[in-house]
Amino acid sequence: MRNPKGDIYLFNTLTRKREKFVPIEKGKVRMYCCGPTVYWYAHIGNFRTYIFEDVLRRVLEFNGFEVKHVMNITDVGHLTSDADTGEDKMEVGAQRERKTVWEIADFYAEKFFEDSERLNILRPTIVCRATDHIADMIEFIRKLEEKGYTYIIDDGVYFDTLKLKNYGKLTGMNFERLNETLKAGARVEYNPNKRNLTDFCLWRFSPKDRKRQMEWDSPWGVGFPGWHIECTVMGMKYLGEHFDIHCGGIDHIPIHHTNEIAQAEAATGRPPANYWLHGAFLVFGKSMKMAKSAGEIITVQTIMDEGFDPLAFRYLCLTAHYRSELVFTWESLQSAQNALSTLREHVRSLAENLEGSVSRSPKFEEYYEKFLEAVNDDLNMPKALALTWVLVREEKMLTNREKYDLLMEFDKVFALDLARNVQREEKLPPEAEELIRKREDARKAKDWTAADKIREQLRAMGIIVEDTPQGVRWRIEKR
RNA sequence: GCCGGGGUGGCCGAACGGUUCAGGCGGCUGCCUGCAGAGCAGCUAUAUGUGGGUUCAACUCCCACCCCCGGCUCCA
Repeated sequence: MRNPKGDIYLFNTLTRKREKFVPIEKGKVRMYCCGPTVYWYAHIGNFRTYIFEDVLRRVLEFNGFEVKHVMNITDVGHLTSDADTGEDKMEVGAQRERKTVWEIADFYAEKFFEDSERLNILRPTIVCRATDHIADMIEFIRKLEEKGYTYIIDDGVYFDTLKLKNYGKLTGMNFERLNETLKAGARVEYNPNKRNLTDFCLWRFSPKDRKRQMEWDSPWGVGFPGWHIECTVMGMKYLGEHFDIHCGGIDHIPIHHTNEIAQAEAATGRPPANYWLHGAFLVFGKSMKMAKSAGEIITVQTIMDEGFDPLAFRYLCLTAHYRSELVFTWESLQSAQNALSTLREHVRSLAENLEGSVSRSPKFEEYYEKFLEAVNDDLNMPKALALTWVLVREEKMLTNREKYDLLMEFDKVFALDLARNVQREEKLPPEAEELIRKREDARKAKDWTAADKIREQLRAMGIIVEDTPQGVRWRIEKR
């Protein structure tokens, strides 16, 4: 819209502080977000993080930045444990579905973007696959090897974390502390030949007793890359050695991002990104425990099957700050759905009465500024939503036109399709149209019993009819 | 065990020392309506895990305790 004077503040995990965002290159933001491992459907917990990242991107763009957004697709299977006995998620997925790992990767990557689209998550500028960058990874590992950061043991090439100063700074712990922590909490087997518990695999050799579907030749032997290397390599390839923002889920702090930083620092002498942002988890309320223990995951499709608009989930995510855990229950999703529907009705109503000038009154500017202030304050979406409701319900100093325009501006960040009801393409089934006609006849004849009966009938079909001074109006109600 | 984050009204959640707890949902009343819905006007709820402390002032800072959640090389 215009270049605002407000600064953007973001909480940086690296410094544990809220910091003013200063891009490396004026007017541009280069950001990397860790993407999904495509061996199964992404669940709504995963998507909470992708929604957070999408909001971040939209806020940056709202502020006039040109954002280059890179996301990886992890299509190389990594072991579920660090020992040779560990299974490979991709290969397990392939066996389960009797497909090749490549087919599995394609299938779930496609599903991932389908669901993303349903949630109005913008597609990253660049989507890159691990398997397309094996050569780059090998080259990078060689670089680390030349610099003396690696060693080889029976099952792979490892990164020696002791060689690096400040290993683990993202976690707020020092090297010794991290190693002790790992030792105390180790739930997973690890290779006893590792020099330090924090050391991680850069290149893993294929098991000798069986053939993997995904394996590649390398200077060290046939095998496959470690998990952390792909993000470091692809990030550098598409965004340069030094970029602005790196984000992911909070679970990535202690291991994945810590190791990404280690690799990059070993290669270039500094962390790859200036700002590290992490989204908190979606957790499940008491009523959800059962489903979780039964090993079921809730996907975007699941919530659609339950009759919800996928964007109701996006709304729900916006009601909490991204660094707070959010409790998911079906009740809270319903609450979000109701709020979203009401908001859209307000917008529709405004659109039908767009009187008023398009001029930007001081009040208009005030709301715009307040909105900007909220979203630029470490993405305070709950505050931005609260402002939206105040605008919609209480503000009398603005014309409908101005309100509508403001809401459309806000929706560039919310991405809740607030104008969905304005020009609706939806068509009623012919039988429903017939029923509505019949009901109108009954109402004209003041046969209220018949009219109410038909209304109930339509309701059962998911169609809500409302009588207004302008005549009958209908809408399709999800759930 | 260690690390991290929390405990706010019926529910979800803001609040980062200071006008009445933002806002949403739910519920209630009135207007409107044949009724309902939507909308509008208004209301709701002794809130801040417990016990201390600092301060003119604490949800917000400090101490102790209780409880919960997440992580600890699969993980958003």
